[in-house]
Amino acid sequence: METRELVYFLAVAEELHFGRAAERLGITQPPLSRTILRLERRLGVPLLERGGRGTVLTAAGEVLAREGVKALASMEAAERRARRAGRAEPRLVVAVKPGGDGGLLPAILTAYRDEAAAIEVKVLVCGVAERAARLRDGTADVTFLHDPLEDLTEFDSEPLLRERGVVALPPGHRLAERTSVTMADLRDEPLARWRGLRGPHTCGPEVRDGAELMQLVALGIAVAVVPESAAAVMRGDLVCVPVTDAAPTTVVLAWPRDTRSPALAAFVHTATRVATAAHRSS
Amino acid sequence: METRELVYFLAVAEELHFGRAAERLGITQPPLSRTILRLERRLGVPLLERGGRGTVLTAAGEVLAREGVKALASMEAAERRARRAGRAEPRLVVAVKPGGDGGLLPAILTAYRDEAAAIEVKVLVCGVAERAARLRDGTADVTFLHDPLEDLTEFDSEPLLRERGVVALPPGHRLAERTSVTMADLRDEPLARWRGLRGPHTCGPEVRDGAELMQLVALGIAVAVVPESAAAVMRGDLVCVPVTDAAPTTVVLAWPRDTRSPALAAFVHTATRVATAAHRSS
DNA sequence: GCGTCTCCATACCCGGAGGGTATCGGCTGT
DNA sequence: ACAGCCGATACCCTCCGGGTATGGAGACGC
Repeated sequence: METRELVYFLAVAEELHFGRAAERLGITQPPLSRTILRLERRLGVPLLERGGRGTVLTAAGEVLAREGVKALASMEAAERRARRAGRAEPRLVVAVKPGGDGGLLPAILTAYRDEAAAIEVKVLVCGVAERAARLRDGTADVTFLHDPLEDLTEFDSEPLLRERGVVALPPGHRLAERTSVTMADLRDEPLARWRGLRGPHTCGPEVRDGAELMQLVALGIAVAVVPESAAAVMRGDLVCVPVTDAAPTTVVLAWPRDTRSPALAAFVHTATRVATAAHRSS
Repeated sequence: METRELVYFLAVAEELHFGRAAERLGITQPPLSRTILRLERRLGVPLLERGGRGTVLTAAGEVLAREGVKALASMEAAERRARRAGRAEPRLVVAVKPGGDGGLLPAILTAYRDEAAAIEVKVLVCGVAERAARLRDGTADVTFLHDPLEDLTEFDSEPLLRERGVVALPPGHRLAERTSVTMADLRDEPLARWRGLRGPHTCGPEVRDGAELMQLVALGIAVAVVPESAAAVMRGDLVCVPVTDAAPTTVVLAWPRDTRSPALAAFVHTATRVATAAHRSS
């Protein structure tokens, strides 16, 4: 199966309409029809049920649509990584969510840049779900993830920092003056959930980023349990109170499986060294 | 990047010789050269250093060779899965190593076939390393793996059966009459290792399959610690003795991540039910 | 140091695949 | 029954993939 055939099929599978798919692909409808027909002949299975009103996917079509996007992403990642590896000056791209580094990144960067084998490091600030996507597509080499909240199974990873939870509250909140709270105290509170992260809470609004979360907390619409390091980047008009029995999270460094890059290995090594040093001194 | 371009590049990357690569691909050398040159132009990076005597990969070439095989496998798996999904009668392919099912497969098959939603099940008997490969390439839907010994991270899995270890010994062995042994008793024995499996032991010969292992044990060249269920399929001329402190292994059912197949889900469900029932009755 | 050999690139030709326009055929909804 | 929409087919043209013949550069031998 050629890449182009797969791209064409995925366009049709999404649009369920040859005309619109062709338009999106920048070609006309007949060559698209022909390509899909030949693909079906070569696979030996029909992928689409053509009806008078649009088309629907067959079982085989469903499978190819699902597996095909993965395969295509893999092809594009291979291409992107090769391109990056060939660029004149190699550099390491670290994807990080604002406040998602457990406060370690400045110290890690400082320590890493002192290493003999260090190469240029670029920090790519991006959203919650975007970090994993950037690792997958080869745009970034390494990122910080939070252990029980995010899926680590598709990456290699190294734990850096174990953190307890704190709850972010608006200033006048009934719990804002407490020195610590428990999850039971928060049972009736609208606990915010992060979009794209798994969390135990299902009540409360869903947020996309830290700014939205802080805005909702400031307005009294939500409260949020966050790792203690996130308290440092919290807006000054919010209050953070330790939650004694919140499930602890671990900040981990994650990178694509089977990466063989001396620069990345050195970065990971430095990061764990910095993290354990920071842990002991605290 | 087109699939064909990648296939061509991978051939050159393996052979490090355009002529031989072309021969392997069933084409002549000039079109291959042209295709690789165009690929390099499009990627914007050189992939090969041409010298008077063969060629070597550049850094970018190394990366593309490594990532490319994964991408190509992904493409081929997508194609194969789509093909299988479209076949008239859907069936479930279970890859199993002889003796690798913990003795559960017959009961699982019987129970599954009684289910209303059951489809035809084909059992594909194959080698140790082959099982994971068949899952990856879409030839099989599900297999049995052994938990600490094999890498489960690339699959979804469900534990079925926790097993203690037994050691397989030749009849006249000094430990053959014992009712149980410890790992300390085996310290000086040539413990066989499975090729492709991670195990704690590094001494002793490496075996590819159970027949080879049993042959070596029968000859007194090796002894082997195996899960207790494997004792049932052991040659009659060998002796199995429980090892009280061998690391227990867990037989797990494994299948490709993110599979959405009702038939597979039913099979997994049945298998866990059968396994827990078998466990309780024993 | 020169010839020779090896190996990849280039030149050129041919057939077929990919893309375009025009049009047909079938299902649908009114 | 008819109009309209949508995918398939027919036909043409261009360009790409593959072939043969040959050039050119580095490596090895004498």
